Amino acid sequence: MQDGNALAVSADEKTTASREKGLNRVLEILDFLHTTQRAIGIGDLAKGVNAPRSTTYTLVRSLVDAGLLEMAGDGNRVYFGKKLYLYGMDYVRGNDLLRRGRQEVDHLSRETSELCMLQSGRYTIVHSSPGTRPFRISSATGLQIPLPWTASGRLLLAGLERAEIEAMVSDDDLVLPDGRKLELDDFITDIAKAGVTGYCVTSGLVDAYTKCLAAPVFSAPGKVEATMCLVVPIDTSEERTGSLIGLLRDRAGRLSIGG
Amino acid sequence: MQDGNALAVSADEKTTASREKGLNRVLEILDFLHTTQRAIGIGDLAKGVNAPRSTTYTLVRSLVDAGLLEMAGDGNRVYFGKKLYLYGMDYVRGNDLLRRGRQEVDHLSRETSELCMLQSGRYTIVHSSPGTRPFRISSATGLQIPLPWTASGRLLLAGLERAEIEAMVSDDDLVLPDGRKLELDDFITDIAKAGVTGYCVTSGLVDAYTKCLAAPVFSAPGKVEATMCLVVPIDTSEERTGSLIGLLRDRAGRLSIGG
DNA sequence: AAAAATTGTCTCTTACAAGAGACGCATGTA
DNA sequence: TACATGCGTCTCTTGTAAGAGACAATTTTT
Repeated sequence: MQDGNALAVSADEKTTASREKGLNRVLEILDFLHTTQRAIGIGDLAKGVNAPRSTTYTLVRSLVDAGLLEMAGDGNRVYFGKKLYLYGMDYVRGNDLLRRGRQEVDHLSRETSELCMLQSGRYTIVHSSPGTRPFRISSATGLQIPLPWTASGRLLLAGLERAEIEAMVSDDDLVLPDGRKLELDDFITDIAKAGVTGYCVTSGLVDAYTKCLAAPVFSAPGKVEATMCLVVPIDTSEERTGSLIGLLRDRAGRLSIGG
Repeated sequence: MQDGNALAVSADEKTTASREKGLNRVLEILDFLHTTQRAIGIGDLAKGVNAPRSTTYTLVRSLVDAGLLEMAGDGNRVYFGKKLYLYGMDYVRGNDLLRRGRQEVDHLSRETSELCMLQSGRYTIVHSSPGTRPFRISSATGLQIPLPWTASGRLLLAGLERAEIEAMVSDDDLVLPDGRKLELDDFITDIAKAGVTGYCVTSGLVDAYTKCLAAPVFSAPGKVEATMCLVVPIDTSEERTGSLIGLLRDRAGRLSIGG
């Protein structure tokens, strides 16, 4: 339950004006569940995706019958179902990079490490390992973050045209969590630099006390398919940072194909 | 005007007769990809799910845009996409049983072990660990097998009414891989027995040289939510079998809630 | 106990998506 | 060269699914 009202309706809301295709509604439902990260009542779901109640009931029934969704334990709530898990595992199996990347990340170091990819224009943590420090800097799988906030973002966009980059980055994305505004030109300069050096380090972007180290994983020469990324305390020494970058580039390089 | 006679249309064919809902087509597409376990061309996909080509192109584009599917590396093939992986991970996260069950299974023993659940009326391996024997008996996640072929199947149906069981088990399901036919009554007797003893062992059902040991995981008193299962060589000694069953029941019991 | 809000189901209408099929462009093969 | 086969896009028609809304049955609030 979020606050009942006053949640500013994002101005440029693409008013789901008239009759909407069932499939699109379903896609919205899935995305909505992904953001809520919890089972939700069908009525609330209808509100959440701004769909008619009757339609939502029909669609949810189809999805539950198909196993993509499941009625959650207590009764009248729904959440993701086993079938989606199975499909997800199929994806992993079919995706050599992800399979091997998960292993690498799991064994990378005592720091929090992540495997990241582009997902519909956003930086997405597809796998993460919390590391073994006493105080972990954790991050959740599936989390999506604006590209300019991260070191990985700079690498993932390396090799793209300026126009493509502009299309992927909204103005909002350039505003950091603490309110600072990044200049698009600076960001593009960073991207170019990251592309050349083959790694990227950002300090204090997402928050004031962490530093991100990232190295690219290539699926073809010049094509950055994913990144491996370490999140470390911002006061990590130059020396250790350097050696971690070396480790990271080594591991990422081994994942690459024709990199 | 229609032709006035009875043009022989294969009447009871389960032909997706006329216009089919887009969502249903999508569900068929996903299932089809799950069975093929590989990227496939859109034309073939259309044939595979018996859908018009133009429709298939439209739907696939939607799904690719949404990230549920991805164009596979070489160019014009599609397979599951990252988004499904993320949803699948959400399912795991929301599903305490599966999360813990995976860990248990991974550390269970040197034998091939599996976590199994009912998925739309079929026995489904939701997670498996290949074990560490020199010659592994392996099985794939997501594989679906008729309930009567397995020890787990007997446990998963424990507590259901006879009518419910009959509804879930087709005649085909009662025919074992080697051609032998199980009697429904015998199967139901087995189920009752398994429900009482709290474990189940089957020998040489799926193939001639393996034995399945299974123990139930309860989500509520009397409700079997999943099973943990070991696949061992059929000549495994009585003694070792017994001790493995003990181990299995112990682990499964710890996963259970109010079991 | 009455009032208000929610849940799940059902009916009916019409806006629109599913589908047939043509088209141009690649391939492969006689 | 012609001929076939497959791919991706596009147009137009019509069968049908999305949606509005009424309903009874809860559940929650007053």
